[in-house]
Amino acid sequence: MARTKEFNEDQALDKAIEIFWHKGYNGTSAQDLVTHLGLSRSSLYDTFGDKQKLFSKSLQRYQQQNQDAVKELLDKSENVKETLHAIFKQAVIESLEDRITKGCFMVNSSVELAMHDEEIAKIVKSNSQTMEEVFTNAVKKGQEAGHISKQQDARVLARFIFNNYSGIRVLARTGERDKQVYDDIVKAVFSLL
Amino acid sequence: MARTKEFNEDQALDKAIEIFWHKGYNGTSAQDLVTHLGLSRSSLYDTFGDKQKLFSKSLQRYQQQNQDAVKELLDKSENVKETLHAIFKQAVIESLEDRITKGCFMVNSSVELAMHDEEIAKIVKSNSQTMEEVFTNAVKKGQEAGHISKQQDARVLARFIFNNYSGIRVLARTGERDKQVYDDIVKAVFSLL
DNA sequence: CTTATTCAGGAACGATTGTTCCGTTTAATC
DNA sequence: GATTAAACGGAACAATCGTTCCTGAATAAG
Repeated sequence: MARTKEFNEDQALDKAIEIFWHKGYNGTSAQDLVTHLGLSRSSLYDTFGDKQKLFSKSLQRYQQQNQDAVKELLDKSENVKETLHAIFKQAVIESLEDRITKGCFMVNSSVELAMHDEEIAKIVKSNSQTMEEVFTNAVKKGQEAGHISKQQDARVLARFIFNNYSGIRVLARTGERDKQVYDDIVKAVFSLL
Repeated sequence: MARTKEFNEDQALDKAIEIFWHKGYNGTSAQDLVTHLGLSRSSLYDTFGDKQKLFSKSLQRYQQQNQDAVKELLDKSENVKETLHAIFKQAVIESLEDRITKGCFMVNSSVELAMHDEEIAKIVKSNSQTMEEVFTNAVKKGQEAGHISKQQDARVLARFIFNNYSGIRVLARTGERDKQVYDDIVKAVFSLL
């Protein structure tokens, strides 16, 4: 039999997420990956194929991690509006804490690659659709519980929420460090719910 | 005396905007620029310095063009809310018409470069600040005229509007072609004004 | 111990990157 | 017509790109 793998594939993927998230696809070189993942060139290519496949796997892993977290929070929640508010507050905190202002890996990848890479486009689209469903169900739940206004259709509000979430992540990527700017946006968004 | 320039520098810049907008900074090669601008390598470098300077100039030109257009529309407007609505509708139309889904050059550049290039970061920041002022003044005007709700502070609404504008441009970049998605967002946004 | 497989390290690949430089042509001024 | 400067095409640059391949060491199971 053969020698066992010395590195954990998922841990390596997490490190790939970090650097792709920070530098983008085109901005990350093969050398960057070797250095940051701590594997040799050969192991890297043997394990993940090529750069594009590694990127794709990284983005998919990121998507799943995030979706699972948000979905679980909203499923468990007894007051969806408060939970959504908490999710936004968390995004704001991350945007301000993050010294290297990474924004959102999914948003960054959409902007950089979605129109040039079909596989990435698929991931992005699947993410949007799933998030829209998650938010729509959450809003419905909140409306039935009387926590969220019924003046707007649940799907309308879900798309609206998702749009502002994207916007905030772009804002973070621009390096905005004034908490008041984020707070104002969140305030306006939740005044509608 | 010397030979006169055979190409128009601003026209060349407009073509540079096109290709940088479409492919991004890292995605655009020197050869792409030569081919698309129609100048020789030497003329290109003699005129614009290097790739980074050309990009910077392109982005600044784009910024000025857009800001001037929006500012003029809002300054002339007698019903700011309607004008803002028209601006959003236009963004939606462009997002759907645009077969190569370019999104917004400023948003794209923010996400790709703002954190890695100080000069681009400056341009992005200046754009955000100017747009915030333009929108704030517009909202104030609308509030005084009774067209826009006074329930929220003008600056809060301005930041909110700008955030949704960014979000929509990201959505366009992801290739979303369902008009209803855009319309829902716009509907929600303007129900707050 | 042998065998099989995976690791690391690094040399090397061709292709492409951004950039520079040279020689020639073109045209506007004197 | 001589001079001057700009634009041109294209060769050439070193550097870096993503990727492949080879070697040798490491470690598991038979």
